[in-house]
Amino acid sequence: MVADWQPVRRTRTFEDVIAQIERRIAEDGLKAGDRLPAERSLAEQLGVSRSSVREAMRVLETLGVVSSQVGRGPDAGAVLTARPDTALTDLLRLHLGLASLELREVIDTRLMIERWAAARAASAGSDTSGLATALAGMDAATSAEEFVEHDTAFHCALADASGNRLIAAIMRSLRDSMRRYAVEAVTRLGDTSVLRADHERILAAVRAGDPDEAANAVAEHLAHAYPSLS
Amino acid sequence: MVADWQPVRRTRTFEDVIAQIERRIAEDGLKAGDRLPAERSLAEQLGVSRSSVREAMRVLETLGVVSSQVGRGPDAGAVLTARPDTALTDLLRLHLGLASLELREVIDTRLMIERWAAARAASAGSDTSGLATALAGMDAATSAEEFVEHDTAFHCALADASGNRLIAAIMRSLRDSMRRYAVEAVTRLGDTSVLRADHERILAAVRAGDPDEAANAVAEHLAHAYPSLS
DNA sequence: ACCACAGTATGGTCAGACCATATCGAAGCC
DNA sequence: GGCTTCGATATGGTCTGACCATACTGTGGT
Repeated sequence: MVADWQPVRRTRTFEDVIAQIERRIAEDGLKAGDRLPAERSLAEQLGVSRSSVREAMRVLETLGVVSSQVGRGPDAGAVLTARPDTALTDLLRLHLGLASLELREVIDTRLMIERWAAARAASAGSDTSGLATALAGMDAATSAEEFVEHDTAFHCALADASGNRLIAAIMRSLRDSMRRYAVEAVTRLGDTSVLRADHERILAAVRAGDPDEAANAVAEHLAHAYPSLS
Repeated sequence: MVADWQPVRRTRTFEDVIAQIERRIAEDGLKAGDRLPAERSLAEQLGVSRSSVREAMRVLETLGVVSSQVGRGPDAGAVLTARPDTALTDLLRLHLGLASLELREVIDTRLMIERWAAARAASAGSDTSGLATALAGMDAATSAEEFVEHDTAFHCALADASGNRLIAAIMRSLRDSMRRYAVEAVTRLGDTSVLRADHERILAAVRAGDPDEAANAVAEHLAHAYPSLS
């Protein structure tokens, strides 16, 4: 018995690579749009194999930090991006599939976010053109899928109007990962006129700059859409 | 000119592998704790190279869906997990570093979540022992770092008490990614007695089952901790 | 019953090859 | 001069096969 060895979570090579890249981002002040060195040259610089660099890239890509293009030229290679929402979407979708999260929890979260976003959008007097466009799209929809498409756009536009990109990203991910259930809900409901009235009420409240009314309108809207969970 | 080729987002091999694994999880009803086939045998089954399987594994690991152990035996290999929060933490940390998210947005989000969680915990009459423990830890703390450690535990316990695991996971990630700023804030503040009073007020409101008071107490607490952002 | 040790399945890493793609650049043509 | 054409080249994507470190498994000896 040497000692009580701490379970020294050994660090794998690709984790080092991630840390190095992260450090370089911080030190060099890199931002979205900037290019990273090519995989082969990164591997050489860091003294590791290309496989390890690639695994690091997969992780960063998964987290929405880089995006890889093949080919040659200024746009090729690994480019820094800023897409937190795609990562969040994958994460929620997988964990809903794994049943490590329940639909109820996702919808509760959505209600919380959407009340906040609506109130914030109303008090900020944000641009409402995106909301109106989505509303028109819903009117023109000829199927539940199409309706949900524009419904999603409406709610994401609401989140965008709040001016908080993190909230908007979470909203987008919640909607994307719930798309299947949303289509089911609309199909079950059949008549979408009550939803249309809700949307108009939300839009009117935001335009009027009435945060409380906007939040309440959103809450009642979600209760209409998912009656079984209220 | 053949036609106006749609940019057929080609699917990479490792993405197929992810989809296959995801399908298997859904079809076989796999859940956290179950084992996935070994990398080599997965590669053979799917007719791809081990590299591609490994890249898929890195992605799934990043999303908190699997965890890999070396060695041999029942616990070795890729095991399904359910850790959405580690993935969220990495995501927020990287995007804060990339400046694709501003601290202001993170703190606003935290305020939204924490108000909701406090209100929910109060109305649900949840267990408050975790909160009390964290409070005692803060009293015993001898450094800003240690104080923040228990402060984080307090706020995470509050989120846990809300009963929503997604909210709790987001809360944990927000706190982890903000740790640096929290230590700065406490150091700048110097005296933590006002924070202690806030915490006790929150705890009392939750115990009394008063959602509105709990939410207000949390809001004022955050205003005290980050006066520059209110 | 216990212990020591070889066997083996696992993930981790590496080197090197080849492919598909997209740009760049020079040569040739008008 | 401006245009097209086509080869050179740099990039990510994939595969193969090897070797290492780790940790359990089973066997054989005590």
